[in-house]
Amino acid sequence: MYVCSMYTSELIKGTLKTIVLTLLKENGRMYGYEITQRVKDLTDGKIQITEGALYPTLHTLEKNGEVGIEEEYMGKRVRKYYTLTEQGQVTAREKINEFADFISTMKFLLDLQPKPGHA
Amino acid sequence: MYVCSMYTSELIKGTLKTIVLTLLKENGRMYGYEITQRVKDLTDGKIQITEGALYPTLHTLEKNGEVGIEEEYMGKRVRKYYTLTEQGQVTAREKINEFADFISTMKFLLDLQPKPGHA
DNA sequence: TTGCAATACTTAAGTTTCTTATGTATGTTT
DNA sequence: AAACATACATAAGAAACTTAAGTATTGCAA
Repeated sequence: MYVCSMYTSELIKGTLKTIVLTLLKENGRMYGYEITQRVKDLTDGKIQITEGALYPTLHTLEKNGEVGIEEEYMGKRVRKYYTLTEQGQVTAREKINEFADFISTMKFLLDLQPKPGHA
Repeated sequence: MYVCSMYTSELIKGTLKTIVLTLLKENGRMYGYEITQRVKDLTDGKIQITEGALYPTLHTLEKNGEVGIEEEYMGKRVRKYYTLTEQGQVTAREKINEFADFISTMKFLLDLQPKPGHA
């Protein structure tokens, strides 16, 4: 079994939006810092989303109408909670399906598994 | 079942070296154009490696000592056949294992599958 | 026989997406 | 009170790809 503390960053590229949209779909609403910690916990530290990558991505998702924001103050400190819009839910499904199909294709290509079905 | 003609390019980023090294591992030796066609055929056109991406990657792999070159002339037209060096074979194995581990982690994170084993 | 498509390689410019680094500010723990 | 964690923002740079243009040979069809 292959063991590593963290993936080369190349692999994670292109999956950030998919991860964020999926977590929001599963958890209803989350704030940015929470997302970084959740991903770190769920993956035993193998995937660590940096804030420099996450926050700009969240801003882009908002501009594109995929997520909405609610600000909440915990004492004096602001938290920005993000929730999927209807469009965001559609995009989340699409991204997840696309990724599932992609890894199926890659598994076949890398000879890790029989050819995926065409059904 | 999700159907698409081609993946958004983001997903493919970071997997190109893995694909190239794996194909060379499986096929012994290949030339650049052959790699692009093989990937297109094997994936029913879902993954199309552009020459602008492939050739620089091959040059980098050569600089890093992962692959060796043999030039052959088919008539007047040159073909550059690439083969894995010993180091390239090690890297190929590592890349494949890393990718397999990555998709296992991602499947869990995207709730597509139970948590991967730690064995 | 000419013109188009396929084969086969190269490389430069531009874009996207991430990393690295820095900045601001509050809350908690030792 | 120092250090660490929480919580956001953003700018500069790097990496990996796309797009595009170029060179040249070969094969096929009209």
